[in-house]
Order: sequence, then C-alpha cells, then structure tokens
Amino acid sequence: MKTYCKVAVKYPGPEGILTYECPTDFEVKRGDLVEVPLGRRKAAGCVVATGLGQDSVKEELEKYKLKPVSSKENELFSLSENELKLYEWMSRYYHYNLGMTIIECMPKILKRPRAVEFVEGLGEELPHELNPEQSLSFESIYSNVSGGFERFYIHGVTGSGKTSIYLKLMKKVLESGKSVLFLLPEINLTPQFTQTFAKYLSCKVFPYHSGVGDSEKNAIWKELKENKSPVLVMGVRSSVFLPIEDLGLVIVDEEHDQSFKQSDRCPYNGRDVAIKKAQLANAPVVLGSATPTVENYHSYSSKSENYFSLKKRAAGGFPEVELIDCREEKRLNRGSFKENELWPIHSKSLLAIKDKLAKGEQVLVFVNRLGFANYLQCRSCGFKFEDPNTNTPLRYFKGKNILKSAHSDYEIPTPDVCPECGNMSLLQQGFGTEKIQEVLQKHLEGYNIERFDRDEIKNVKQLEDKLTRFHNKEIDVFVGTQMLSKGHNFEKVNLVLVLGVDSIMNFPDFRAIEKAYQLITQINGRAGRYSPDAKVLIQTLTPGNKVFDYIKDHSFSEFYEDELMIREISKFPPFAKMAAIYFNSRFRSKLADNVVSVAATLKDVIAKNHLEVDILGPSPAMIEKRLNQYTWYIALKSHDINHLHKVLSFFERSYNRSNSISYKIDVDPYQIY
DNA sequence: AGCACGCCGACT
DNA sequence: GTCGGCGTGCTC
Repeated sequence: MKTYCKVAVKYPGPEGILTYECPTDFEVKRGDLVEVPLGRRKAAGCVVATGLGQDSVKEELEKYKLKPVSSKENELFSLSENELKLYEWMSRYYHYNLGMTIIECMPKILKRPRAVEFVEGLGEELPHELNPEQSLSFESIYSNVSGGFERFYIHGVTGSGKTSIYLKLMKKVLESGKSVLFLLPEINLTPQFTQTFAKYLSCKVFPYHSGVGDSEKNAIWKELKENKSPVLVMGVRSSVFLPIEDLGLVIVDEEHDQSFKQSDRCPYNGRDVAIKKAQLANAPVVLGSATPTVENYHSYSSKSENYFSLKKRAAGGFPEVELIDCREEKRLNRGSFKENELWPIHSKSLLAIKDKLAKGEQVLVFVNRLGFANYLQCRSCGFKFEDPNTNTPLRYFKGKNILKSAHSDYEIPTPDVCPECGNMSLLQQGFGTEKIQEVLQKHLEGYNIERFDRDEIKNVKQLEDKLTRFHNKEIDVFVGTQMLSKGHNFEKVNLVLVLGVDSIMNFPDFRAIEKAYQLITQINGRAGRYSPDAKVLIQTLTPGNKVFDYIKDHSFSEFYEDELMIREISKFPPFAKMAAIYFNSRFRSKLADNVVSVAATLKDVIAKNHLEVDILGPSPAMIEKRLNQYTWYIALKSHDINHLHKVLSFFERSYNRSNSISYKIDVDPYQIY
C-alpha cells in the first residue's frame, strides 16, 4: 500500500507544496530535508506531512503522476517541529511560499564542515551591582523568566546600561541550564559584545553573522544539535534560524534598527521572527533600544508591567543640544556666484569645533551622505548627470574623480565639460562627508580630519583600525555617516555636529520624523558620557520643528505621544498594518496596464468584502527603472490585519502570472520604494 | 526559479 | 546550413 507526503519545494508556485510518493527504501518524516524530482530537474524541499493515504491525495493522483521522493539529507539537518512551525508562520505572515522561505532562510549546508569558531566564556563575576533603575527592570523580568513566553521592553537612554541587565539575565538563564539567543542589528557590533559577554558568562558563545562562512555554519549547526550544555548565540537577524535547543531567553537589542528587516528574498523582520520563535519555544523575549520604534513603544508602553524605562545614564550626564539656524546664512549666500568658502558649515559650528580642539578634545561631525557633491549640474544649460540604469543623479567623488550611482554600480570619470552644451562650468550641488572633510581641513590647519563612512571602511579590520587610531588621538575630527551613530563610545568627544537632518525629515515617508528622532538621539548618545559640558550642535533650516524640542528636553514620551497622535489621524502604523506589492517587468506600458487592472480588481474586492482596507497606488516606484526592469507598486493599509491578509491572499489566488511580469509582496515594509 | 522547446535573425 | 537570442509553458 503506497503512502504519500507533502513537500514544500523550492519553486515559485503560490503554494509551493507538492505531493510525492513516500520512498520505499528510506523513511521520511515531517521536517526532513529532501530532494525531489521536479520536471526535468531535482529540487530541494522539506517534508511537511507524511503517511497520507490514497484517499487524502485523490485530486493530485487524478491530475498528476506522483513521483517518489529521491533522497534525503543527513537527519542532523532535519527541522524540529518548532523550526518548521516558525517557517510556516513566516510563510503565512509574509505571503511567501513555504519551500522558498525554508530553503532561502536556512543556513546553507555545505558537505564539508569546518571547525567551529566559538568563544569559551570565562564566567567571571559581574563587575558591579545594578543601580536601582536597572535593578527594578532586572528583578521584574527575572521573576518572569521561567514563566514561559512573555514580552518585555527595556527603553533605556543611551548609556543607561541596558547591557548590564542583559548580562545578568543571561547569566541566570544559562545557570538554569537553558540557552540564550541574542540578536543585534549589525556585524560591526559583534566583536565588542562577544568580548564582554564571554568574559562574564561561562558557556560557549557563538558569534553568527555574514562573515561566517557556509562550511562554518554547517559546523555551528552540528555543534548546536549535538552539544547539550547551554550556549549563547549572538548574531544578526539570520541567527533566528539556528537550531537552539532548550531556548530560555531571546534578546533583541537595538530593536528599532532597520537592519533587522531583510529586503531581498523573503522580506522578513528578524526582530518579529525572533519574537515568534520565543513564543514557539515558550521563552521570554526582551526588546531593547534607546529609541524604540513608534510601533513597539505603543504596544509595550501601554502594558506598563512589561515596559521599563531607564532615564538616567549609569555615569555622566547628557549633552546639551543646540540648534544652529541656517536660514540667515542661506539668505546671505543667495544671488552670489561665489559660494561662501565655509559652506555648508555654519561659522558658529566652526568656532565651536575650534574651541574644543584647542582644549585637546575630539569632535564628531555627522553627515547623512557620502562623497563630495550629490550631483553635478551644468551652469549653462542645466544638464544633470544621471545613471542611465536608474535615471538617478550621479554622486561626485572628488578623491577618485568619478561620478557614481547610488543604485547601481555605474560609474564614470568626471567629465570636464557638459556633454549637452560643451560648457566648462559644472556646478556642484549638495554635500557629503568628503566635502565636509575638505572644508574642515582647510579651516583647521594642523588637525587631522578623517572620514568614518562606508567609503573608507569596508570591513571589520578597517573599522577597528580607525577606531583604535581615533581612541589613540591620532585623529582629531571624525566626519562620518550613520555608521558613526551606532553603538560606539567615544570617550574624549564632547562636541558633535549634525548636518543634513533637514533632508531626512523632509523625506516623503510617514516614518521620516521618527527616523530623524532616532538618528539624532543615537548620535547624542555618542558624546558627553564623561564630561559635564558636552554639546550637540544641529544645523537646520527648520529650527521650529517640535522634534528638536523633544530631543533637547529628553522628553521622549512626549515625542512618542505626539507622533502617535499623528499616526492615528493619518492611519499609519501602529494604527494600521501595511503591505506593498511590487511588480517588475521589462516592458513599461505592459506593466502599467497590468498593475492598473490589478488595482481595479483589488478595489472591487475591497469595496465588496474588505472595507477596512485602503489601497494606495498604483504608482511607479521611486526608482522606477533599474537594470532594464521597471517597478510599480500597490500599497495596502488596514487597521484590521486579518482583512489585509485576506486581500493579499485573494491577490495571490487571482493574479494571472504572466511570464514577463513578476511580483513580490512586502508585509510591514520599512520603506515603500 | 529552472529547464526545454520552438521560433526568428546573423554568422562561419 | 547552425548558433544563440528569448518568448512560452510546465513542473507533484
């Protein structure tokens, strides 16, 4: 008597689950990774149901000639019930085919494992007692730590010592014989954390990030499966897919960070998957940040017994925030062809920098962009240099003397004349780190000004080198991008200058103000932990914006209440769930027609059955064309998540897949392109 | 997504 | 004549 099984296969059907005959010469069970024949090739898959009788696969038997499963991977790599359930949840939630979700998200299994890199914890005594604020959070979470799934939030200002709480929690959980998963947004931050944690915890610590090779991942997997003592896995978003047995605690640090969201392939948010993982493992989860997402602030702060706010720095005070109104200088410069040679630095900013440097202190300058100028424009005919692939402006890099696209790898040497009219005079518009470095270098003779951005720092080693040189005072001023705002502590810095926040706040995105708030607050956190007269200077054309007041007064709950009010009125998250459907095609008009008709169908269905859902678009993506592919999108928004999912499911069922148009669904988009 | 089939233009 | 471009169709 033949039996049948269901296999989630790596192929892009909307369901992605196909029926196969159970093999005769080996057993398959739910969770096994297998290879199955699919058309004329073999495809990877995962068994999701087995032992089915003929009657339960009648339809499939009539329609297809069911083939048997070909082979099975080493049983060591089979998915546990909880792992499989996590993928099944992701597949439903993100509307992404189960087989693809599993095969794309699971660590790659290479045949030959390599020795595992882990750090053996030293298990030293924790250095100091927690202060009363920290203690309260710790005790409250700890008293619930063995009570199964529960969600906690530590909203602690930068420098409030969240890490000490994490550390003590982890220590206790590990001592009770359970393992811990610690997620953090970026690889940059792992070395420091790994060192600190390994010093005080007495277990194996596994760092896990993109720098870990596939064969090492294989070994880590094995180690986790075979090793029976508790471990700490600390890693980036993809570490939620590691098979950690006996999980007793999940921590997501810097919860607000956009790096938790994967944009390519299955667009999941590692933070939210981690919460689901904790729920399936029946373990508590702790989120932490100095600048929570508005969504999580809303959902956690209303449940006060699980929300802890640390308002004091463990040591030192806060820097004073001062706005520099640039409207006056802007007026003065207008109409004059000769640009102010200090532009875009305000004279007050320069004075402040000089003052600090004279005292032997160091200074940070934050700029939101790379390069020397955002684009070049012909002074005579107005021609702008663009990337032919994406029609976006090319950024000017003076040092390399090139024009480079931010959205493709297109780059050209900087031309001397305008290709349209032959005029020799090309105007530089906007500024980036390179420009700021040059202007400062001109005005700060004898001081060393270096950049701290993706252009200068391409790997962990370069990062560490730069930081070491800064800490050794070989560098006086750091001009950097977002990289500067993340996690590092600069002891001798008592002045931070922030440029370009206006363009972040003016970005057409409902999260623009939230992003600006998070960025400035994080930057503030880099300075003044060790001095009473630390300052943050913000150059802006809109000093009246309320977000600055909230930052100045450290009144974070007021910021969130205000922002929440706006979100409620305009029906954006957390008062609505969002999803975007992106459509891609090489043929623009075909794409537009198709998307317009899809939108009409969806509008119809919404009008009939799902009035709770709003539809936005269709419209071309912000970068409509890239690499000969056009993108249009439809966005959906609803206060009722079930209706949103129903509309998405309807779309998946009813959409006529045409060969020249592909689509991709993004649930909880961070940014709609 | 792969992979094969099949139909057109442009090469030795 | 055949190589290779990519449009089309199918996969338990």
